[in-house]
Amino acid sequence: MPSKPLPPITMDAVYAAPGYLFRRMQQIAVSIFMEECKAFDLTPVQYAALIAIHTHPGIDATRLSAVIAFDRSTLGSVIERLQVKDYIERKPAPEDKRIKLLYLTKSGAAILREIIPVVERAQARMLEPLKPADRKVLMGLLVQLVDLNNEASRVPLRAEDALEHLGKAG
Amino acid sequence: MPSKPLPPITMDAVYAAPGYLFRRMQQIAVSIFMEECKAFDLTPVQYAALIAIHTHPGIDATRLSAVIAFDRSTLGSVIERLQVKDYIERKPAPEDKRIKLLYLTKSGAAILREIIPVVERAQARMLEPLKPADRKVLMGLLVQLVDLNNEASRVPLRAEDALEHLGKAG
DNA sequence: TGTTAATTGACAGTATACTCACGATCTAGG
DNA sequence: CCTAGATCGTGAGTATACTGTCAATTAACA
Repeated sequence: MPSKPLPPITMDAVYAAPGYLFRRMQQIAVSIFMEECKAFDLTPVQYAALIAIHTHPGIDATRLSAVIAFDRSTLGSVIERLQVKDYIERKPAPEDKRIKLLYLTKSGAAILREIIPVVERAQARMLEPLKPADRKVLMGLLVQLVDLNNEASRVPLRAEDALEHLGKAG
Repeated sequence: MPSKPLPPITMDAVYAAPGYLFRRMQQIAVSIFMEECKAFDLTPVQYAALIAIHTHPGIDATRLSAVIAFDRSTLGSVIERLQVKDYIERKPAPEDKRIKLLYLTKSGAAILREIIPVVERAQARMLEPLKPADRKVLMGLLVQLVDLNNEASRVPLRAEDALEHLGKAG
């Protein structure tokens, strides 16, 4: 019989774990984003997708998923919701029948212009409780950590993929 | 007509945003957790719930949600899955017919004992790319930020709620 | 060229994570 | 005591976030 008792376990096994803190901070970040942007019917993911499509007009869904590091399957429904809201449109690619090219509509460009300053305020609010110097330190370390751990995620960021839809010579 | 063009927007509006980095880091953390723990059929959320139930035997679902800062509705299905796996059991509270008290089963205690060192390795892996000193700085700032932003989240952490199920005198 | 391999978007399935709402139950106030 | 309000678990509805798989299409290669 394994009668050896459990080692002393406290909630610190959860509260002090990096994974828990990242989850918690993500919850808080989404909450602040949604609160600031409640006048706009737009989620953080949808916002990132709009930015990426604006920055890379004519990108396809697979490359978009690489550029913002979202799962390809998830992105399908995100794109559909953005299309229903008339913020983006999908056009079939003439040279590849599998691909649908993504473009911002006028509505999409307009909402983006309006929401950007609001989002910036939300982003600032997330770090507001820290001293300005600490904010810089935290962001610096996070950028490093996310970059160095890029390959560890299921959907690594591939920012360079974004350029492939612009006539590739190679 | 609003013919004013969009201000210059680059992907840095996404990549450098705290919210995006938190989301990305959370994705990475879950990925590493699941990879390390693939021998155990347990998610990060289920793990945290098991720890909390072990630490607070006889807690009810609502208080559990406050202790680990998970949404009450979400927790319902988490609890059900843990029950199906026979890691926890629910007993009706004699003095309050609304409440169901949560307890670890022997299976639950066993899996917890086995998985804890594996989870610790996963947690270490998340920070591994950073220098040891930087890991401490990052965790310190994160703990601060999560704590100071606690009220900003939809489901604030209420660690003290955990004690209420132990005969309250007030 | 013709078969194989890879890619694209789509779908099903699972698991968080939140919203609002509902019935059952308990508690407080009059 | 008995009603008003709070609380408990639960369910529906939406949105990520991942796992697979699939058909259609394209690319690579023998």
